[in-house]
Amino acid sequence: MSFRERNPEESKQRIIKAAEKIFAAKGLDGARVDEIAAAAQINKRMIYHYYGSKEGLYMEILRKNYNKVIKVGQRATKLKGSALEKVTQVIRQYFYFLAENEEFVRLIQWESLHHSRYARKILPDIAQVTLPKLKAILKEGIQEGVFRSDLDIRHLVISINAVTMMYFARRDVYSFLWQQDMMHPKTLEERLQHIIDFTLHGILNHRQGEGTTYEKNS
Amino acid sequence: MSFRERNPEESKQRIIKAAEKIFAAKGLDGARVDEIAAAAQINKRMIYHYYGSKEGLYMEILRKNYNKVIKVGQRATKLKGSALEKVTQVIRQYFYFLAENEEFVRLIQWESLHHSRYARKILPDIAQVTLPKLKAILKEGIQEGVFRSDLDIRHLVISINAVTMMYFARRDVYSFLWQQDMMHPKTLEERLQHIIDFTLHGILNHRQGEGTTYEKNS
DNA sequence: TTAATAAGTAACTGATTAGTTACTTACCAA
DNA sequence: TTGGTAAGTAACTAATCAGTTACTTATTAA
Repeated sequence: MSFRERNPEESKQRIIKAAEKIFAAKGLDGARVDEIAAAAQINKRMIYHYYGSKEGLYMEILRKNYNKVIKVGQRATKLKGSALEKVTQVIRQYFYFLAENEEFVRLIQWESLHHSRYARKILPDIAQVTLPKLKAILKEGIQEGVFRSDLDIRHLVISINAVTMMYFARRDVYSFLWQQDMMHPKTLEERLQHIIDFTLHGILNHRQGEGTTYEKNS
Repeated sequence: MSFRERNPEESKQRIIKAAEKIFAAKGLDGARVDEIAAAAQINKRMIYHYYGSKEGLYMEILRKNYNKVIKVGQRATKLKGSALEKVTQVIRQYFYFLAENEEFVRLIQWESLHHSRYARKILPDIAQVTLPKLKAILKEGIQEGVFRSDLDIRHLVISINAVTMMYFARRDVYSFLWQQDMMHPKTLEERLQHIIDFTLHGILNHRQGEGTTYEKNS
């Protein structure tokens, strides 16, 4: 009707951007295709044209977000230094990744409540590529004698993920209870320092390496 | 039509039980009033009769579940022993409370994704009654010199909640990745031991109390 | 130039669902 | 015993929404 230039790539991008925001905010069930179409300034029909279905679009968004976290994991492989420094760096990078990717944090939670029905198709990529790298760093530290040898690495990975993720997953509640902006740079850095401090005390071998100290700010 | 004895109390209870299960499984938006009515073996009209609206019923369920966790917190006040023993006991009780109350864990997550819209009305009860008690135990340990004095108690409470809660919040994922039943008694006890071990190492003052040990199984 | 194809639109459809209406039936206090 | 009230039922309604239909318009390869 009215003149509008065609630009499939840009149209697709607009759909993705709008869908990511809305799926993260309301979940697969709560999101409305009409709402995504309106936010993307595109006719609803085009969503079906490019992505087949609401679920197809959702999968695209989920995949995109998991790819982002896989990239963070890949950066972790290239870290130099002692196991202790590497753990600190990995936590720092993961922490700020979560801080900057609210959509990722929320999408994972929606998935989790839906028994990770769609995430299951993507999870093996992380389990087979990213997780072993993190575990290798922890094993390295154990072999060096810097970390305790009685650590259960699988549980440790859950716990590190927990203390890092929970802050963002529940930030509305903490904001409400503490009457404070949990995303303020100073508050973020304070939380990160606590996480590093708590985690390192939790894993360091205090018997042998009694003289061992670690940089709080690194 | 068909003969059916009247029993308002039992009817209400049937509604509550069905609603708790379904709201926990699908959230406020995902749950269907017709589905709750069918599960409760009651006419849908009665739900509106007793609880006014879908939201009214949901609030009732939420309140009921928060009351349960507040009770766990009250038990924590009555604990005897050293600060270290108390922390261990509180973690154990909270852990098994979560293990036995899947609905609570899920309801909190749904709320969290909805910015705790309804939970906000209940949260102050926990913030003003339960949390101070936990904080008091931690402060006690710090004053005794058993726990490190540089701990940030607010962050610590988040972290303890995180390592305890995350296991249950993500149990589908871990079950899938580990190919293991995360709710098996042995697996549960293993996780609890890790949490206690990790947390206590995270908070114990290793410099002063070098001779200090703690019971792993208590 | 043109015909095949891809991009785009508006209006519709069928299924679902929270809440309501108009009704009947059981219970119990006076 | 009876009349008011609470418990209970079936069928309806208005709104919502994923996906479709039937169409027009732009782009491009031969």
